[in-house]
Amino acid sequence: MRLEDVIKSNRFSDERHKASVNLIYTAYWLKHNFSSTMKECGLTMEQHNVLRILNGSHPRALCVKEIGSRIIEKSSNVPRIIDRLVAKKLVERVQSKEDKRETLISLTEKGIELTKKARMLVDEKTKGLINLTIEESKELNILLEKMREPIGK
Amino acid sequence: MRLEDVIKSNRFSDERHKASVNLIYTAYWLKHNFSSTMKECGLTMEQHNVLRILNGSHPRALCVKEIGSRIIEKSSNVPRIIDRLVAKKLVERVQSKEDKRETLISLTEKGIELTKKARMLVDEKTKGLINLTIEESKELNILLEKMREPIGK
DNA sequence: CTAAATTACATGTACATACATACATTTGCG
DNA sequence: CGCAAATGTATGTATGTACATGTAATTTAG
Repeated sequence: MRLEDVIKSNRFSDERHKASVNLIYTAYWLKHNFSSTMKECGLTMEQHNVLRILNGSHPRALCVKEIGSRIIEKSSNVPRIIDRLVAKKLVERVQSKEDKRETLISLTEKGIELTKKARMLVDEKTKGLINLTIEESKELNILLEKMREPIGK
Repeated sequence: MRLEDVIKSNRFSDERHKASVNLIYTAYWLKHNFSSTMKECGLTMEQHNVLRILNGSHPRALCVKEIGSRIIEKSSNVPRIIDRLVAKKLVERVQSKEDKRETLISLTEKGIELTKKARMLVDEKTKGLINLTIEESKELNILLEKMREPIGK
């Protein structure tokens, strides 16, 4: 669906303005698609993100701060996402002995299994969803990185 | 900030995968920047979106469904965003006479003034934020539109 | 070594999304 | 016409974001 059809307007100040709206919409579209895939596992995107991060460091447990620092959309409320994963028995929480302020989080067996399943579903979905060649993806990555560079650097 | 530094990982399956993560992060970055600008007006992004849409059709009032259909991130809960705008006396709600199921929403004087102010702030912000030339923005728009096209069309 | 500052985490509130459901009004079909 | 289906809106619940605050443990400064 073209952007103009989505928001029923084509009054953009310029291509730069259109690009930012287009970008926000495309991210929404991506997240929407992956969210529904995640639901097959009973997970939200954010819960899956935390599981994915824990899986990456498995079997080493991570403290809440470390998990937060690896999350894409920062400043989210990691303790409460963990609450929900604990409730589902997908992760375990123990107080660190070295630093009693920290809580160490690690995957349970159940968590490891579910993460595997989710990973497979995400990989399948990605293939069928994103209509870009590798070359185009590279171009996109370059443009996105440049876009975020401070102006007048 | 490079993507790898943001999420402290560079384990992507391929450029396509990296592009989707990069895209979600860039949209987050954009929204984060514009949210803080909006806060100077005491508005959230979503409240501003609704005001902007109403402003576009002013002085014609719009029903809730029409507003919802023009919002970028669909299926959001328009009635409750309107609740907050009504509470701030930025918009008015009246039941439609033609179809009593509809409620017609229109800007108040206060709403019109605030929308003008917000518009100015957003335009300023856009200039200082997005480090792309018009030509690059065009390329980006083309890639984003292609990305969302159904595969095997 | 102790007091103050910092850190890590948890929690509270306002606002938003996603989804299901409820309710009144309108429409369409027999 | 009369009633079932569709429509437009509102509301409830679970989850998430943003931000402020609270609390305990640790680090640092004097």
